Amino acid sequence: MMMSEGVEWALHCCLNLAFLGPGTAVPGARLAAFHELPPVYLHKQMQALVRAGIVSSTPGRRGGFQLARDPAHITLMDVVAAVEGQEPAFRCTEIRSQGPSGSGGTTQAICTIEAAMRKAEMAWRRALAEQTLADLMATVERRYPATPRRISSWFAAG
Amino acid sequence: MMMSEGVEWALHCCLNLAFLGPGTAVPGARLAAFHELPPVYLHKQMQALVRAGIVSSTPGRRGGFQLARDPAHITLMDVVAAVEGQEPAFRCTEIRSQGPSGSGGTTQAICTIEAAMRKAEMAWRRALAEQTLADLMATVERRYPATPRRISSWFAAG
DNA sequence: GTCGGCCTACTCGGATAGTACGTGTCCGAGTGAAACGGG
DNA sequence: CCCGTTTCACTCGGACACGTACTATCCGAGTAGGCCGAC
Repeated sequence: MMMSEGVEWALHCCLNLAFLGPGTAVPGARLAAFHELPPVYLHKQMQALVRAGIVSSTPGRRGGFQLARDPAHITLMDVVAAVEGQEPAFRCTEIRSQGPSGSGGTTQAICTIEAAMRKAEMAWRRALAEQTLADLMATVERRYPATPRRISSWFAAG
Repeated sequence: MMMSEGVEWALHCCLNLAFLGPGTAVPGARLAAFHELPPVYLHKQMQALVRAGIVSSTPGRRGGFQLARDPAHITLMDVVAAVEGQEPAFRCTEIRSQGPSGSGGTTQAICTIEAAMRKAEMAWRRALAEQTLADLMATVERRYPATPRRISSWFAAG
């Protein structure tokens, strides 16, 4: 159960876009160069973010990507779901109703194991949904005050 | 980020073994037949459980698998970790230190994104570690009182 | 009848192919800025 | 000098190969029960 590598990239890129503020479209290639990532593959992840409505893309010569909403309204859950998909990690295939032991017609309402796993997964999703990009920005600014300036100046120097 | 199907199988099998109680070794083939699972592949998952010390295997003619400890001391986290592995789902590859923006020599202590993701994953792991096989047994007995008897009688009728 | 040895069937254990998804890549459609020419 | 047109470089968007990990499987090592024969 390994999370896609694109999740990490997408989070970093979203955070960078958040620091740059609205109104500035950053090309995918430049976004990739910032962390020396494969440009085209990062592009793919960006498309997923666009489809999810997290970032907006503007085509054309001075086009690029930028956050579609306020960082305070973008949760980590949004980003993870956009890249990884909406389906839960644990999927119950109802094997308990298979085989000679199966309850056959009288299907039991709830699979206890599924309920337990879902409970844990909900805790994970809630922890992700509680953290927004704005929270991460605040943490970075508190821990490394120089970082936001460095990011914006590097992208501005493009 | 889909969890391996073997996790579901392993959980169901562990719960069945828990209902059967200690002292009775169940062959892997019979354990698979209970839910009509591929016997050899389930066997593979069982080996992972043995390596993790969750179930003990006895070879030989009347051999089989049985729980290695009391169900109250086996958490869902143990089973999931045994099948899926110990590594966290989100792995930080430290891309922030790559590229022209990289802090270079002065590596920043903590990756904020990694910390946020790890926080969520810890919530997930904690929720799994809080639930034991004994808890699941109690839930099943309360919801479906007939199930434990059906399980033990089916396996006894082998 | 009892004991010892042997055999056989059954068990787990690790090493081996097939397949789906994540990884990496490519080229085409669309846009807007800049260059160019005419008035 | 100003305006309209054209060109073109640059952007995103979806369709196309490759590699790794999950899925599925096989056969070998080991054990213990059962059987057979001798005593």
